[in-house]
Amino acid sequence: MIGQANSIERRSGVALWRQIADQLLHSIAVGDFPENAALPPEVALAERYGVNRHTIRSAIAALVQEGVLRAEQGRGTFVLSRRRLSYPIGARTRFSEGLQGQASERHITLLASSVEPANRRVAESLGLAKGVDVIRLETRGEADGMPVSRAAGWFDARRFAGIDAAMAETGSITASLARFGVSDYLRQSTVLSARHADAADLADLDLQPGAIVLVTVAVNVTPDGQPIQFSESRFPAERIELKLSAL
Amino acid sequence: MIGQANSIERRSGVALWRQIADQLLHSIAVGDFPENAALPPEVALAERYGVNRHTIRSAIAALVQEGVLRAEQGRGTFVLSRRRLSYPIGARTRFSEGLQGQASERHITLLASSVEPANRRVAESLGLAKGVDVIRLETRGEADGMPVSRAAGWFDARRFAGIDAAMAETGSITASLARFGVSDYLRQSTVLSARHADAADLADLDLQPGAIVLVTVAVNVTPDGQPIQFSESRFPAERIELKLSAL
DNA sequence: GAAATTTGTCTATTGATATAGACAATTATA
DNA sequence: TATAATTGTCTATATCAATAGACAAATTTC
Repeated sequence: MIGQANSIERRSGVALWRQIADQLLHSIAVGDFPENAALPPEVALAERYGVNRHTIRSAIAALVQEGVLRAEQGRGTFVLSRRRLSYPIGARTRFSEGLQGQASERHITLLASSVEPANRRVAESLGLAKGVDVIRLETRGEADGMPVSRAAGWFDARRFAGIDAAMAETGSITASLARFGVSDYLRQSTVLSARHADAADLADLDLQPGAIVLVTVAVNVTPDGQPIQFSESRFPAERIELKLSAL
Repeated sequence: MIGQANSIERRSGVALWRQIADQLLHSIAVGDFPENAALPPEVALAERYGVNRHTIRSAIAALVQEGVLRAEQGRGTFVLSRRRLSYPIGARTRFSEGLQGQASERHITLLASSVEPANRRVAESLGLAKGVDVIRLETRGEADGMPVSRAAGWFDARRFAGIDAAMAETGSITASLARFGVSDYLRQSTVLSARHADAADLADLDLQPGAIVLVTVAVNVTPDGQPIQFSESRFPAERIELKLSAL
């Protein structure tokens, strides 16, 4: 954080306990409260934020629920592991490789697939006519059992017919594309935004209401510039940061 | 958006009217409701979100307050301009150039400057010893009179003594660095995250409580790899998207 | 063992959020 | 001009969020 104002807004449509929970989460992520350290006692936090102790307790309860804190009667409240994974985005963005070294177990699950007519956005990105059939793959990425991404990918249905089966079998976009003669692909463009998690995000990513998701909209192309995949991915901001590298 | 669930969460610590306001904002940004188009009538929206009409009215009132919507009795509620600027991030990220063509007027204001001992993060990034003096520049970027970024930049105080004055005079980081013999610089690394705007963000960026900010932490280096600037920038997610390019 | 510190639970009260219904005011349309 | 559609205002009620205070339960410290 910059100015470290540590202040909160009333009548904002966001409950005080949630604002405080968010700030604590941020303080922890930034390292103000290291792993296993004790948080200041509830009374001290209440004074610092200018709220009632019960409001602090609500914020802490939410973070305990999220698995960020552990409260022990008589001892204090302690910080559990809250390391954010750093997901590299660059010319060769690959899920599993990207998190190598940060999580021992990582995989992608195919949640659903469908064939649908391309909407304007998908069609333009893939260089197809609007309305042409495309295959949509809905996937979730997990690292050490924790959901870290939720993505939708669109592919030309004629060129990549059966990629859904390949994906289900291999659990890898890269491997699936390889079956269709795509030995290599590059990230052509990435546009980034952020918003509140909606109900679908909450369910898919196992988040608590009020969480924030990072959203990337990207196009992958073959080395000779032919677009093969359009995707929209969502990352829980509390678990992932995006590290931009050579692109 | 992906599944387009358009649903909301109760008892989440985020008021329903704010969740709905956020979703409407997103729908508008994505183009579901084009500029000058009429929103569905309040009764229809109430049914669609499964809430009372008064709750919809609260959400709309907030967006009217933010200047996103205009309500006219007897006619309907209409979308005002809600174009998000696209801020390019790449090897040569420069504020003014980046928004060229998207905003006719754009400039950086120096809000404050100070000399302080480098903390661990700044010291490591700049290759200095912890505690060495660094200059901190607090700036705000504006496009067409609207705040679009709020940044803190840190520089080695010995090498760049007086850069605060240069910044105040030129209104440009690039021009200021040029005075110290830095004719060119590159973006070495960028780490990206998102969080709720805190009180300082709300004031600096003229945001409404509950808004989301994109946060970039970056290091700029000279062409031969010498780090010269460490920075942390915040962008209002409702006004800016980040477009990642060759980095 | 006693005291101090800290989290856990309970009751009560106030203000913000959300629902429900009715009707007024304005605009567009038949 | 009448009717329908839409936003604006008002009252009433229920639930959630936040404050306030008191005391219990567990742990650490002296």
